Amino acid sequence: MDKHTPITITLAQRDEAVTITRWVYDTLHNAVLLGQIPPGRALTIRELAGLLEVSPMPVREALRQLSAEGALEIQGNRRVMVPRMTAMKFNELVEARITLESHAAERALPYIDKDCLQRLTAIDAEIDEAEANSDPENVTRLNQAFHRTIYTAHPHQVTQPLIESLWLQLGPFMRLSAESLDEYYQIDRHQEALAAIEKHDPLALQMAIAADIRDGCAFAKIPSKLQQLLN
Amino acid sequence: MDKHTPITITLAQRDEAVTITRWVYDTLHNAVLLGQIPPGRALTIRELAGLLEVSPMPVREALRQLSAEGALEIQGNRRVMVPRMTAMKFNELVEARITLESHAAERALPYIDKDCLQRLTAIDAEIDEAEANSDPENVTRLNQAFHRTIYTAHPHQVTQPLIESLWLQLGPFMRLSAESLDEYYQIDRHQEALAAIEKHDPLALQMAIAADIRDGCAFAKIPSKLQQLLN
DNA sequence: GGATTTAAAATGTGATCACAATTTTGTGAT
DNA sequence: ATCACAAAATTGTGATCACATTTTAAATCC
Repeated sequence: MDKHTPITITLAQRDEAVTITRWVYDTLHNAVLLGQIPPGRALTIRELAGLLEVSPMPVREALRQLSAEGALEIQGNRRVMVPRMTAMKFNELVEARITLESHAAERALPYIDKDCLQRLTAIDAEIDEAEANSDPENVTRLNQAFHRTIYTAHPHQVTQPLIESLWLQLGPFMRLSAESLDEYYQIDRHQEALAAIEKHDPLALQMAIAADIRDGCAFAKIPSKLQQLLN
Repeated sequence: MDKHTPITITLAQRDEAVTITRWVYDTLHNAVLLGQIPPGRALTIRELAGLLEVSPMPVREALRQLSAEGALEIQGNRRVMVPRMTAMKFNELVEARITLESHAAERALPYIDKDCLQRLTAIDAEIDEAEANSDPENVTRLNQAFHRTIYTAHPHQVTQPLIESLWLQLGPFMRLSAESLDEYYQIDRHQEALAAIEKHDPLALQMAIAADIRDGCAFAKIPSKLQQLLN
């Protein structure tokens, strides 16, 4: 899988009045999150430039940014790829998510007002709809929006970029989660979170967030899924 | 302070067989960490290129990487600077450090062997020496090395890049800490940490790390220092 | 004098090019 | 077939250039 594996990337919407570099970044960011680029697959500047029909320069910049964010990895001698996963690393990423996101949720709780709560409820409804339609990509996207809305309620938030980095590192492997979610009864952790917010109960909110993250990554406990993770 | 404030950057050691981009990155990374670039000061590619006597290209790449790491901030319309600090943000950064580094320390503890412990003791001795010599820059550097040595003992570490990002964001303001450290009696938190490691006591280690971070940032509680922070 | 407009200088973005280092391919021997 | 090795193609790095946008300055007006 070092080369020649064809990759298909869904192009981000080309907003006018935005730099090409930014557009390339958004496109690749999404591709990584959706697992459209196989881990270990060598990425070259010129190949991506051709694929996206832009000059190599914006690709170069986007690749460096994504590498700094942990979405990509620069091999020993300047070759870039989506990092390969290991069982240990996956576990560490999940534990880091729980710690960091519990912290972010607790800090943000005092700032979640009625309006914010209403937006959260709306997102949760959309998630239910996407789940009913078996639309895993939107479930993932909306789930992230749910969490992001909570954390960024804090006006002096500093952990969101770190959390996004963890999401990026887990992203390529979460499609395995989406495939097996419905196979298991899942308690609605978002409802628990919303209830905790209404009661202004920091501990209950942390517990709900932690449980939600654990549920979302539970697929890694299934041997067959774990194997796919590492392939 | 938008422009024309002259800045002096100590150049990193120019290791042969390393890319220019990497050297520029190291140089600017250090400059930010040591507070050599005033927050809010506009940085231009060409100015830095002239200062470091390289072409604009490597500077461009380094700036983008540093921005992705939170060391620099890209203003509304493409102007880059060291982010300005606020009291609230400073507090959030410190709390994030405590949460994340406590977590990292606890995770790493089982992997800290005799050899690692010995290295930690050696670093601690160096810190005492640097403190005796009133060498704040080395105190800062060695203190980071102490923490990094603990966290990276874990072979599947994933939080170190996130921690480094927080260090970078606090870096420009830690010189204010170094100036006022000796004014207050300080309990040696590193000794507490070493003791906790020897006893394999996770909670005690977390407490020592948290206290160490708090002590190091306590200067922000002094009104006059806080004012300097925000200038 | 101080605010507003206008001209000049500087800047980021993106494209193209040269080159050394790396990777891949092609060739021949075992 | 498998491996070793040399030739060819590809790649990342870094430099330079053009241009639209922004910033800075000078000039004008109240």
